[in-house]
Amino acid sequence: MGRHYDQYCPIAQALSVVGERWSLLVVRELQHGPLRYSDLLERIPGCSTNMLATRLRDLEVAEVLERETLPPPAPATVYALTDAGLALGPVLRELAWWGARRMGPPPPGMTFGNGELARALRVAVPPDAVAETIEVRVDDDVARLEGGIVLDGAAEDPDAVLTMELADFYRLLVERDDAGVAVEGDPGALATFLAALPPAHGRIGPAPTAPTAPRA
Amino acid sequence: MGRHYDQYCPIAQALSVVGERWSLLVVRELQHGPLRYSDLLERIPGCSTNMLATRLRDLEVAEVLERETLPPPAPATVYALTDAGLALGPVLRELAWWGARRMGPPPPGMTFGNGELARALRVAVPPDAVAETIEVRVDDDVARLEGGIVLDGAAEDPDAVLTMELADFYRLLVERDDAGVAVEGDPGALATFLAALPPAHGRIGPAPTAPTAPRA
DNA sequence: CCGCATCCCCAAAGATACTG
DNA sequence: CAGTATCTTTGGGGATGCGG
Repeated sequence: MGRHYDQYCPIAQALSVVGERWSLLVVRELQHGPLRYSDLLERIPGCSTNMLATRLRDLEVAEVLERETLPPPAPATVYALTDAGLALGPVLRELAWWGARRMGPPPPGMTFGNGELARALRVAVPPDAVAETIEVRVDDDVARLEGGIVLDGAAEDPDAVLTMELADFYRLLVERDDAGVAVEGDPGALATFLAALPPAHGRIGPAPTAPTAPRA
Repeated sequence: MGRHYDQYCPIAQALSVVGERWSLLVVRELQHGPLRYSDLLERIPGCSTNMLATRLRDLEVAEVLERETLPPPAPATVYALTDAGLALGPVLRELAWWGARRMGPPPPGMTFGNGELARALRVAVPPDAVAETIEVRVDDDVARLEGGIVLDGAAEDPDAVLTMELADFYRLLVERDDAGVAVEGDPGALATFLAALPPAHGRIGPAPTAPTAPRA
């Protein structure tokens, strides 16, 4: 199990469970659905096999996640979040928000693709914050807010479609600057989207040393 | 500086700054105002002197906090959060909330005192969530919500006074169970208070091994 | 005393190889 | 594929020292 802090404090309690290196990155990945061991390994670069195995065991004991063995046809074991693990969503959201405000804009060549947009949106906008159906397009990636949640892929009959490039996406989220965002359909959708985001915004901390881009 | 994760991800970015052991506990303590080195040491039990010095240096480089030297009369150096450090408030709030939902009720003998109630309320209820003036009394500790923020001590002319014991305080926050809470003044104040808390509640995770109580 | 710096030890982290 | 075993390296933790 994780290191303990000798304090009767909920923050110390939380950190003793998910405060160790790699733990929250594992939870981050599983936030979008169950994954296998090898999937996790390749989605968490720099994490060694024994570290992942250790963290998975600790998090399972803490009932943050659970192992599931898929039925006989393809007998694979996957890791899925429990209710306690899913409840870390708001923590990841605030942490991502704070980190994003310290990061500079994405490096010039970088683009979204392969569901990265959906994963980014899922940690950026809280569940049930947007009632309308809004399709978002960044580079070649498409996602949608529908029924209060974020889904990968295009919408059937969206109320609005927001189209932008990755750099515009960053400025929209961090700086609340909607220049560069093209809106089709309901003109109020952009305001609705912005209202769903946390109120605090703008850069904080030192000027970025290595520019990075929003993800997962 | 903190360990790095080789990822262009805001969560990884945040964790590389405040993800190491003790870091967030230092930020937690400074949330309530500047403190000296020795004050921090005694408020963070288990943290060794060199660890605290190292973390303070790292967090200063990261511009999460800054050293301030008080004027000549009493030339002491204190540590204060920067804007970036204060922006960690929501992170601490969600983390505390998640930890509190995993903790059992406070052990029988435990009581609040010496401003612990104010510190607990400050991380429990977001700023500007309550417009009224509500005085809260737990055991012998008194705090108040006034002008949207939490202050230590009794209120001048409160709209309502909520009185309870520590165990009731825990059940009110975590279980949303207002039994045991005495309300004087505006009867709607309790509902106002509850509405200011995050929506998610109820226990998560394994049954508590060592019961703990909310703090700071 | 306050605010660290230094030294040493050990437990975790990290890299790699290997196995059911 | 899903880990375990083994080895090396690094950082956390305790004790102590030392200047202001």
